[in-house]
Amino acid sequence: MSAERPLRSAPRPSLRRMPMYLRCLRALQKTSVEWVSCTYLAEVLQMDPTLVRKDLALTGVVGKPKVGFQLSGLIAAMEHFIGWDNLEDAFLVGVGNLGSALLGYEGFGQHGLNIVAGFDVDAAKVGSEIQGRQILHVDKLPGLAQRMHIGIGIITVGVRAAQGVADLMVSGGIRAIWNFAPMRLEVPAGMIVENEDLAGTLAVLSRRLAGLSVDLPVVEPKAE
Amino acid sequence: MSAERPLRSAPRPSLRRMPMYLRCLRALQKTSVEWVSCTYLAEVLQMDPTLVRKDLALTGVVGKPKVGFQLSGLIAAMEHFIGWDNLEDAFLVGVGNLGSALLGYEGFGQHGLNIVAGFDVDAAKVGSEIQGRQILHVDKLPGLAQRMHIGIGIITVGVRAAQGVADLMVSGGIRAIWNFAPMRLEVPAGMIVENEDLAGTLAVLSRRLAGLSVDLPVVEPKAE
DNA sequence: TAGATTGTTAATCGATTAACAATC
DNA sequence: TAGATTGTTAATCGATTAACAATC
Repeated sequence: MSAERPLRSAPRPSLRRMPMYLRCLRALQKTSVEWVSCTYLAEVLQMDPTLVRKDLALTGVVGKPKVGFQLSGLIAAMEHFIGWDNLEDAFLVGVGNLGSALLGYEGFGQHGLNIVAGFDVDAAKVGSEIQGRQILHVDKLPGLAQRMHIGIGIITVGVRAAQGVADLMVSGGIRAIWNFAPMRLEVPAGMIVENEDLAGTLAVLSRRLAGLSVDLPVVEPKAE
Repeated sequence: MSAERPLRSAPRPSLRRMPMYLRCLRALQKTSVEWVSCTYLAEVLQMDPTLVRKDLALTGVVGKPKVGFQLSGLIAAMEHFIGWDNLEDAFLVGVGNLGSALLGYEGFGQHGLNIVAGFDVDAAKVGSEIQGRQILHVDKLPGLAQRMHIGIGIITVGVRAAQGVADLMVSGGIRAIWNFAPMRLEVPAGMIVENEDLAGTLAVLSRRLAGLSVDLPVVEPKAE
């Protein structure tokens, strides 16, 4: 256990970058490397080293000049900083293409997430197992969520159904919603909602491909 | 055709918000409304009206004080601004859970994207049809991409295979990559790469749920 | 007209980058 | 030691918000 500095509030951009760092660090851990520097991470991730240093500092770890950071301590601090040091149970609603894909993703355990069950209204799906998870009727969600103390709801239904599903989640005591439906949900104050907007990324890509200008986050010319 | 102002370079955050606006506008269009104001959009999307106005101004449209913007003109301008006024052909590589989900998504036509075929190395998939798209062996990608002038490559393989797939896309003359593999791709200067990082969003959600502080983009208290 | 909304300029806020002293 | 890297403060950059005149 190394020395710590007081934890600061987390800027959202920094927080969004944490999983990238974590992935690199975990990969390094398999190679029996014990120390890692910001310089190294910056190079691998094509980033400014100062920015990496600032981000790591947020987790409270202290490094050694010339050496870097102890890998295991840094990983632990980062997992704790993100809130991934404990698995959180989740319900997923909408077992279509995208919902099934998320249900089947093996890596969520590494990301603090445990999807317990899937929900749908489609009679052909209800009662079956998809990706090894039971699929239940959404009607059952509020009661089960209450009883099982589910913290996270994942919405992968279409725009039409999304608000209704969110309401069910709220009534089930779910406190955080990961929303893949392309719309803003109306939820009571205190609810946590994070929207995943694939179209936003696609818009940036499309405009750049069309040859139109986009303010880029400094594409370093990688001097030779 | 309405008056235009000179188009400016697009700030990335603004560009990412455009699809949201567009979705609202298209929904309105079905209701035979003809005019829309920034005030209205801001309310529906839970945003600051000034920010909406700034964003819309980027597209070059001019509104009428007290009335707002003509819906059809605004939609056309926004589609053009994003680069969605023409469909771009795409190849998708990695027909696993996520890849299949994307292949099956019907809405990409609304987002300027036409996924022409899927690719994989799995003999069980190659030669079959998934979500109505032919699945071919990745070996065929460079040649086909060249011949068909494919502009966009979508990478939905794992981290291990992603760089190799990117290399194939580059050699096939593909100019833009939408990358779902959680890693930074090494590509020649001039290539367009946009990374989709689901884990980033999940990190923000997890930290907030853990009761730790996050700098939020102004959660307006919604005064009563 | 009155008033809502646009368009624009200025102020604020926050994130990134640069500079540099401290240190192992 | 010398030099790479950390930690921190200052400068820059860019996005958002506020203020307000113009206008239909």
